[in-house]
Order: sequence, then structure tokens, then C-alpha cells
Amino acid sequence: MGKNPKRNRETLESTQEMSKCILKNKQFNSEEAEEIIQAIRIENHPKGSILLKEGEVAKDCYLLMKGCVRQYFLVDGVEKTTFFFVEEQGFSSFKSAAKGIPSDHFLECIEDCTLAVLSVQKELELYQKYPNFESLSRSGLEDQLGDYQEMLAKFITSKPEDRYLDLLENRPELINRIPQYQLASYLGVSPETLSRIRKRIFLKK
Amino acid sequence: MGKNPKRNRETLESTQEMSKCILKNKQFNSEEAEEIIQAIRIENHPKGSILLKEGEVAKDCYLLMKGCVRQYFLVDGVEKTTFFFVEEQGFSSFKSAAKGIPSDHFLECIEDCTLAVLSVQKELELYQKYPNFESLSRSGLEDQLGDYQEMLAKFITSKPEDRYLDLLENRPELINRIPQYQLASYLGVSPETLSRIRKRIFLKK
DNA sequence: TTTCTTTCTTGACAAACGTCAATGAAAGTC
DNA sequence: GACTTTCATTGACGTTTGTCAAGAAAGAAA
Repeated sequence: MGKNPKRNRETLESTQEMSKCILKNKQFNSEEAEEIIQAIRIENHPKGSILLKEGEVAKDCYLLMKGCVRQYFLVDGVEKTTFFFVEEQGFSSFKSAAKGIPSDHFLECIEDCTLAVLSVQKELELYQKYPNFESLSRSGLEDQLGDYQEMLAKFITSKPEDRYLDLLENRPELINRIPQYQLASYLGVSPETLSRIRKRIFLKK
Repeated sequence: MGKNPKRNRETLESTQEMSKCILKNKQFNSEEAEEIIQAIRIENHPKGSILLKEGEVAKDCYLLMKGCVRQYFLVDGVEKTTFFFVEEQGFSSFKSAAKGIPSDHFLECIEDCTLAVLSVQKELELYQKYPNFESLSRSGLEDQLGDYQEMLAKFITSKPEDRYLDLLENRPELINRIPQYQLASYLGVSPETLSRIRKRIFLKK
């Protein structure tokens, strides 16, 4: 599954879309953009396929064009979901990719996914060649780091119910797309508790 | 407090130490290193001083040479601690600094601190001038992002008691340096609960 | 459709947590 | 030294959560 990504009409459209995304960026001239586009491959992975297993070394970084990817840990045989990536989000298993160490988590497509994939090796080459590309990456990393600082802070400072309300407000699309037991795990509670939290909220209105 | 940092023997030593840290990095020639060192100023802030207030726009990024800095939010009049920075750690309020928006949190020196400070503006200039410097920054950001991914995952997947045990194992120095009520907040529980958790752990041994 | 599987809900009970209040201990101040 | 302030501990009680188990609802497959 997912080992042999299809090359179809959707793939071509995604390539064009991704290309536009890079070309519109004024930091790049057409030559640079061309080489970057060449380095990126589009992959389609069906729902349920695993992009990265625990123990494997991450070799790629991703830009999600369509679908949803779940990051989870296996703790005492139980899956603990820690993140959902959706459209337009770029991501990688940084610890594993940057240091070449085995990943401690899994990445799973929980919907049919279309991904723009760039190998870490190629990425480094592009950094060397085009400082503008590294600049774009640094800036993106700063944004993401800001997001993570914020998420961690929210998680520390709020209760499960508040976190669910926060999700309702800031990422409502997740609630309809994602199985409730995975959302529960993401909120740090059991599926039963999330069910009760939903009931409590419903009764309050 | 902290508005008028002292220039003393300690400051000079810190400058030398920081300079060595940059010079030893083989990515830089002496000219580059010199300019970077010139751009960085050393500041001493006494215990209790605030580096950044909620509502202010972050203009600097920091490298902590000595002491400990606490990040906290003010939620309904209660301080919620979300991070402790210690020696050798570089940090910034990324969201605020990168986007020029007001900070949603505070940064407080909870010990007498010696900091290497670089303004965001100067930082961007150095990136423009020396791609190697931006490269160093990108790499550092990736490391930090990996750390944050890991921390968030740990927080989601573990209970308060596990988090305390984790702290005992991985950052034991924090436990003796930091008031317990701030640690409790950092672990996401009330001071009373942390006190009881410690008792439980003690009884188990 | 029917059947099977997966997911969600509900109940019951024990464990853990938050809050309020009181007490103790430690550190700093006069 | 005595005093004040701050921080840590302990008890009591109500709320929330986890777990186990059973049943309902929703999807997928035959």
C-alpha cells in the first residue's frame, strides 16, 4: 500500500498547483523554481497507508496537497495521536530527518492523500545552491516553531473540555473528518471522556 | 530593573565565551565571526526582571549564558508556566518576533541571568549577508522544532505523575532550581497535586 | 437487504485532580 | 531576636477522568 503511487490526472494537477505555489514566490527566478520543482515528486497514498514507521529513519519531508496525515506513538500497545496535518501544511519528522536517527512515531494517511515529497538529501543540496530556498525554509520553520510553542502552551494551560472547545473554534474541519477516538487521543483523554465532554457541552447550550 | 544592565567583569567573560562559541564554528571565517560578535550584546538581568511582557512586540532573540528564564501566560489572573530555558539554550518569542505581533506571554528571569542578545532586525541583516549564518539558524530551528514535537507528544501521551518522573530523569537540575508551584504549573497541575504526586512517588520506593 | 465490523454512547465504580482552608516550614526583613 | 511573607504540605469534599463492560449506532461488505 502506497509503495507504488499512481501517476494519474490528479497527480498532474497537483504538480501544476505545487509549481504555481513555488513560482508565485517572488524570491525565486524561473531557473531556481524549475530546479526545485524537478526535485519534488508528487505521490498519492491511499487511506490507511503508512508514510513512516517507528524505527525507520525519515528520509523525506512533505507538503500535503490533499488529505490528512496523522502522527501517532505506540505506547504500551496503544496508539497515542499527537498531531493531524491537513492541506497546505508542510511537515517532516525533524528529529529523525535532521539527525538521521530512528523515528519514535508513525505517520499515517487517514484519508487518500496527495503529497509533494522532497528528500532530505535533495533539500540540503538546494539549500547549498539557493540561499533563497534556505531562507524560505528558515522562515517557515520559525512559523511552525511559533505554532508549536502556542500549542504546547495551550495544552499545558487548559483542560480537556477547553481544548475541545478550542478545536471547535479554530479547527472545526477536523471534527467532522476525524474519528472521535483519534480526536480523544489527540486531546489527551479516553474516547469515553470525549463522548461525555461533548454531551456536557451540548447540555449547556 | 534590568533596564540598565551592568557592564562588569562577568559581562566581559561572557562576551569572550560567546565569541569562542561562534569562532569555533568552522562555518565562519574570522571576518564573519567578527561581525556577528559585534552585533551581539551581552546583558545582565537580575532575578525577577521581565524580558518581555504580554502585549509587547518581541524585538530580540536570546542565548542564555547563565541563569534561568521562565515563559508564562496570564490566564484569568493566574500565571501558567509553559517553559523553562536554561544555560546554552537559544530562544525567542517566534510568533511575535517573526510576524511583528504582540506577545501573548511573558519572559521572566527567575535567577540572575547573563544573556547574549541579538535584535531581530540585525539578525535578518546577517542572514542576508552571510548565508552560513542563516544555515546555522535553520539547523538550530530544526533541532528546536524536533524538541517541541517531542515535548508536545510527551505531554499528550503521559499523565502528570509520568511527566514528573520524566523531569526527574531528564532535567533533574530543574527540580532543585525552580519553585515547586512553578513546576506544578509547568506540569499542568495545581501545586497541591504536585505535592501529593511527590508523596506518592516517595511512598512507592 | 442482511450480516459483520467498527465506532460511539452509557452506566457503574475506583482513582486522580481541583479547590478551599488550615497548618508548617523556610526565607527574607526589620 | 521577632516579625512578615512566601512556599509547601495536609485534610475534606465535590468534580472529572479512567477503566471495564454492555448496548446502540453507523459503515462496510456480502
